[in-house]
Amino acid sequence: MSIRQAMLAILEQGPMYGYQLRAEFEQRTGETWPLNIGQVYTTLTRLERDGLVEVVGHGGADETDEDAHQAGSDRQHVSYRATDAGRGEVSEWFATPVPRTQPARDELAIKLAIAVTLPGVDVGTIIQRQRSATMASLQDYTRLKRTGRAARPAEPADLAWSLVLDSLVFDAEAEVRWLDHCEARLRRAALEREVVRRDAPAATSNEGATR
Amino acid sequence: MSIRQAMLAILEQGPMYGYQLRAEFEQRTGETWPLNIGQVYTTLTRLERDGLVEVVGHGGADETDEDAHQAGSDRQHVSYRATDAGRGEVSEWFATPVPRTQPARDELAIKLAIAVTLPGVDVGTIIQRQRSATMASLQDYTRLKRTGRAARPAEPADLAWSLVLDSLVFDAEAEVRWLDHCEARLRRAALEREVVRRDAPAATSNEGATR
DNA sequence: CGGGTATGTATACCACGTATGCACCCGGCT
DNA sequence: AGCCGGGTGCATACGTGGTATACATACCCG
Repeated sequence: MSIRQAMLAILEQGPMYGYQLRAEFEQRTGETWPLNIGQVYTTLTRLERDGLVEVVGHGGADETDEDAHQAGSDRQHVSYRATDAGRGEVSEWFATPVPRTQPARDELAIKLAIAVTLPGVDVGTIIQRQRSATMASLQDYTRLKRTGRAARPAEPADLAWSLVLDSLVFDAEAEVRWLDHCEARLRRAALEREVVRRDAPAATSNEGATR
Repeated sequence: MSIRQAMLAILEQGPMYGYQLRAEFEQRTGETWPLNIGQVYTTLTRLERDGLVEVVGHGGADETDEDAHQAGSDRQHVSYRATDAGRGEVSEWFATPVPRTQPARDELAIKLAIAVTLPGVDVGTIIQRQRSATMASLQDYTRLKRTGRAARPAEPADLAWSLVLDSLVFDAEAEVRWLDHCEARLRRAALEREVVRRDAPAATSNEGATR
């Protein structure tokens, strides 16, 4: 849902056609979230359907010749422009924070949540492998921060990409912290199970029999 | 993509029908990611199409529940069971870490990245509003941790939901940290622009004219 | 007994995301 | 010159995620 808003917001800068729009987006987010060109066009048509953008004309240079130039001998760039309603949407998007009431599905959290409830799954190994992978990504990010064009941001787009990169770092760090936290809690839970089993051997039924 | 895997993994516990599957999923993730029942059935038919699950029969009920209503001989519950291929998929899912090479789109990061490149957008206010909203969510999470059934996890599903809750907390904390970080960087960038403007007033062109 | 609620299945519909094909332009190569 | 590869630009098909809705039965309760 954010691609739609982002494209609309970028259109505030002025009329653009599809390819241009993608380039502007990717310039701000680096290679983090490559935008498929197909989605750009489908999103543009949906935005047009909803009255948030309108076609400004073909041949994005200066003159709009309305009569049918023949058989594509002409440049056929379809440029779009934000309407008033579109600009309203953008300002509202910026005004309201992104809601955490229904957070995006976190595949890792789902995976671990399922894993700890299934018998015969080695959760410790899953956590360790994930931790290694995430640490590797962290290294990639810090290398990018040193060497990429975000290292010394010269123009706003570089600053934007640099902030996105920081976001990835913060997120990965939080993931590592959470993984360690899970490991500790699982170890503690195993210990408590052990104590319970020793104290009241007949009452334990935590293996199998999920209900 | 993770719902499909999660449902398949839950089916490792034994044959289930759609409604049951959703209940099992939501028991592990609390009210975090409510699973629409429609998606359960479409996903099940896709899994069947791909040979990962198979229909085990109608009115199955092989599990002898204590509270079983005995009348259901001709009940039309369509139960599904994981095939060997399905079990292979699950073990592979658990064996490979979730990739960070193409991280999930972060609406907040996209939003800020666009905002800092547009003229006339008050990024400071956006950051402050978002920070307040995220802090409020954090309070909700900690209250849930104290009062909900995840407070003292008795069975594996409670532990899972508790871990998911922790994941939300860690993620929100990282978001707050990143927001503060962004604020600091933007303030610093503004200061540097100020210095540049004072030193070489003619050379500044950071307002407008994005290209 | 009649309606409200919970359980349970199924389908339509739209948005997101990716792959692929088509058309045009330009510039190098032989 | 002709050809060909690559870059640019547009469009469509297809699979998946996600939601709403229709439909049916069981149970409860006044």
